[in-house]
Amino acid sequence: MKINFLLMTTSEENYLKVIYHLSLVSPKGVNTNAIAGMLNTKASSVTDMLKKLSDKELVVYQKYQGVTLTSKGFHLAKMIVRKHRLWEVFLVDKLNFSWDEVHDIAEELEHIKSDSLINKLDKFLGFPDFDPHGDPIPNADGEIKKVNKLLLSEVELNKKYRCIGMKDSSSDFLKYLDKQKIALGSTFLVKEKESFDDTLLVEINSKEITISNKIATNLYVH
Amino acid sequence: MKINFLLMTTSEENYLKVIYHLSLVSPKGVNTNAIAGMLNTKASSVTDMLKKLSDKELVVYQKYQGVTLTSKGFHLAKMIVRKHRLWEVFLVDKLNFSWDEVHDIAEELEHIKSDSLINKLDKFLGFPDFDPHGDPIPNADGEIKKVNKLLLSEVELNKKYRCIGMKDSSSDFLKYLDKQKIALGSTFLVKEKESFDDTLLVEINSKEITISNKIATNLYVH
DNA sequence: TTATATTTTTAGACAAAACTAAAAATAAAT
DNA sequence: ATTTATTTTTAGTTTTGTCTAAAAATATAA
Repeated sequence: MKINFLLMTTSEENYLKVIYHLSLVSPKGVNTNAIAGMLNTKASSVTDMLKKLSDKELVVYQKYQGVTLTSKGFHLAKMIVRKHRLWEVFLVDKLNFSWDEVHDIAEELEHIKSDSLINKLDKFLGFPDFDPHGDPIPNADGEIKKVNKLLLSEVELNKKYRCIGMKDSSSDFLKYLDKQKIALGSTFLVKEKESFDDTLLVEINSKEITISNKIATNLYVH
Repeated sequence: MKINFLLMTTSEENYLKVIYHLSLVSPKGVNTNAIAGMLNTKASSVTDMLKKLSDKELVVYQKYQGVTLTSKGFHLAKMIVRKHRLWEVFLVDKLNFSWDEVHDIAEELEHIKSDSLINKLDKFLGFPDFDPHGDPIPNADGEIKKVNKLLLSEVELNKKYRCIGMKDSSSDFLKYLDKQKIALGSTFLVKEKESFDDTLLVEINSKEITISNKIATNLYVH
């Protein structure tokens, strides 16, 4: 898809991105208050911005009816998400940041305006399909590779899964994973599930360990 | 030097950087109009900003007397230059941009706020001392490695020099260099200088070629 | 040195993006 | 079906960084 030249401000891009994320959950229309909540701003500010985005034909907006993205807005939003996630890969893979440190920096980097920059970065990183949190990275055309992203707590017994991301990225959780030698790419095989407290007996690195339900509901596998 | 926490806007940073560059040429004080010229803005806007930077104690400013950087402002300006030049190295060395494409992108990247980002980037790039144009990169403490940066047209005969940068970075000039297999790091040995038109007979890559004065005044060597 | 030109500053205005407070529309509850 | 509560929008300010036009200061030249 070819987008006619649009000069977007950082603020406009942030609104667009938030509307994108929220519309994945509520595709019928995103509420003003929900947007305000995500952006730590006031509903009145959101209303103002929705009018502006509507003038640019990036969203469909009618008073009191919530907003949806136009195809133009949808594509643009995916390009911002693409940039965010590629920069996260760069920060983790190349600069040795850990997952929980990269979000805020990527939040700034995602607004750098240069298609050739982001496409060269993509190539430099080896065209990754997923970011360090396991979220999919849209390609240059906006296509997204879907994966059955499951929580470890939801998987079938005696089947192999690979760790593709984590829901929580607090430093406590990261420390725990480090201690257990669990990392992105680790292979899991769930041997038993304790029906009482949902504790799992898991084979990982050819060693058996028990994993609590709390941990299992924070690990994405595939 | 420890700088007390200062939230700088992109605009403030751009002014600071321009004042830095101009004060290297006119250390007695930088004119309002000179700053306006560099930033494509109006003198009145510059006056406004100088008051703001003065309130933050980043510049010494007195009406009609031009402006100089305080040590705080000087250090901050060098940190911006540091970021700009490190990003340029990244773009050229890692993403395969050519020298003439990187300036505008680095102009955006230099405003990303994260000390750990820039220091990890520095490490990732191998702590380079110079950017792709041959300009020195201040280290994390603001120290700058000086080099006798000479033009090829000014060097002594029969001494070895290494190409460390180019003054011009038009695509025509780059194409010429490419054809002659001249690149950053190439070794020069000037064997003869034609006194009539200052054409040089140069040994490069163990081949002898003649280089016009126009070319020689656009190549920095060391 | 006085007149002229240039530079710089002030004053007032504007656009973007936020805010507060009050009004209007919609949704929920009795 | 009203009343009450919630959500959303309007109206009017604020801040940042810019602008224009006019005034003031400095520099240049006759």
